Amino acid sequence: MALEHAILVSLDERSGSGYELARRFDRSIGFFWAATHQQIYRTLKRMVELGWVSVDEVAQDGRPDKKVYDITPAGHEELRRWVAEPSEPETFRHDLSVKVRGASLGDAAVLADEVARHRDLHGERLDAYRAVEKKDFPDPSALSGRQLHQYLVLRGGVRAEQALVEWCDEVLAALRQDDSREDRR
Amino acid sequence: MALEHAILVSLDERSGSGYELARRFDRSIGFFWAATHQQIYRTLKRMVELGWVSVDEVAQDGRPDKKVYDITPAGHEELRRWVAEPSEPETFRHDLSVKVRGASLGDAAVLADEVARHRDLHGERLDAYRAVEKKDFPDPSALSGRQLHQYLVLRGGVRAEQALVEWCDEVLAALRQDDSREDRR
DNA sequence: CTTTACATGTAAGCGGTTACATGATTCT
DNA sequence: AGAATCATGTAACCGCTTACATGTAAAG
Repeated sequence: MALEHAILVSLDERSGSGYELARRFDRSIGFFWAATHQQIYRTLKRMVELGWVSVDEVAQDGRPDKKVYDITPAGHEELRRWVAEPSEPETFRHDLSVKVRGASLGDAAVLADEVARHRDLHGERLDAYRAVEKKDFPDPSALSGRQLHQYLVLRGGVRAEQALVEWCDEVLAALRQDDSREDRR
Repeated sequence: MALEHAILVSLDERSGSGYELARRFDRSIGFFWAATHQQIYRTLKRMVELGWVSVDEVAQDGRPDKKVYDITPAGHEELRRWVAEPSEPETFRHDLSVKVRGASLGDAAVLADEVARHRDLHGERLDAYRAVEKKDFPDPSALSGRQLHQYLVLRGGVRAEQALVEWCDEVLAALRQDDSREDRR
């Protein structure tokens, strides 16, 4: 389980409230680790108990009070330990692949539409990642340390989305060709 | 949740026992949907209750009795319904990316070794997928129907593993260059 | 006046992971 | 003799998803 560690990485970059963390997970961190606000609140609570993070309750006027979390030395130590620890690749779970494999039962045209929709979604993500790449990392060869690591993870996102877009295109082309071949029979 | 539907897809191709299904999930189906035998047994039980599959208890000599499951018309209908239903892309959870992003705290060389290990693992999977591709689908342009769908899913696996191998290589090169640059300081 | 942003939580339920349990046969 | 294959299950735990709950302030 890496949610705790993803939170530690995020807090190591900047301290913040549960709400703020949830927003970071919607953006940058969420590119490679998804989490909802409920999950984050619960996990932060546990992490306080473990001594990995500290809380500071901040009163605000005009806005609800917030709890600002910060990484502790014990949290740093845990993160270092976990990063050094070997881990297995995540197991794949790809809905759309299951559907493609089950396509023979149903309407191929309906599935093609769904694949096209996914291609567009992944295309949008790809464009967004590339925009960040261009804006925040214009000269990759000059990067080092933390910035380099952030860039490399972004590159992973770019590669993953690119692969998905290309796969969707391949599936679409094949499904359409198969469909037209069927018509000729 | 697609485990039930992944099982339906598998049973639609050939009926089988829970044990047999678990083995299929270790192989072909597992390329895009992982599941353990416990999960499969529990899910099959539920699917019988739902009327999506039927059971046939088969006595064997020299081996334990087995329960052979088969897809029912209701199961077919459910699978067709589910394939036609739109679904959102899976949320990413990529351990290694979190570790790369947390790399600045620890030993970069240790992480590099771990990335190298993952590159090799993905390289092995890639080779295995390509071997299946070559052996089972020597002439992709001639494929149609179910065979084509199987091939397309395999292509997704090839693309995904290829992207991961290339990303690991990119990370490795960058980490090593950054490391040597640090030494010069 | 409605939506979005800010801000945090409880509760129920479900799915997935891991450990444990059993027992015969076949292969090394 | 020990490991792997065949074959199915129970139990405990944990994490994740979804629904529900509350309330202010700013922006459209």
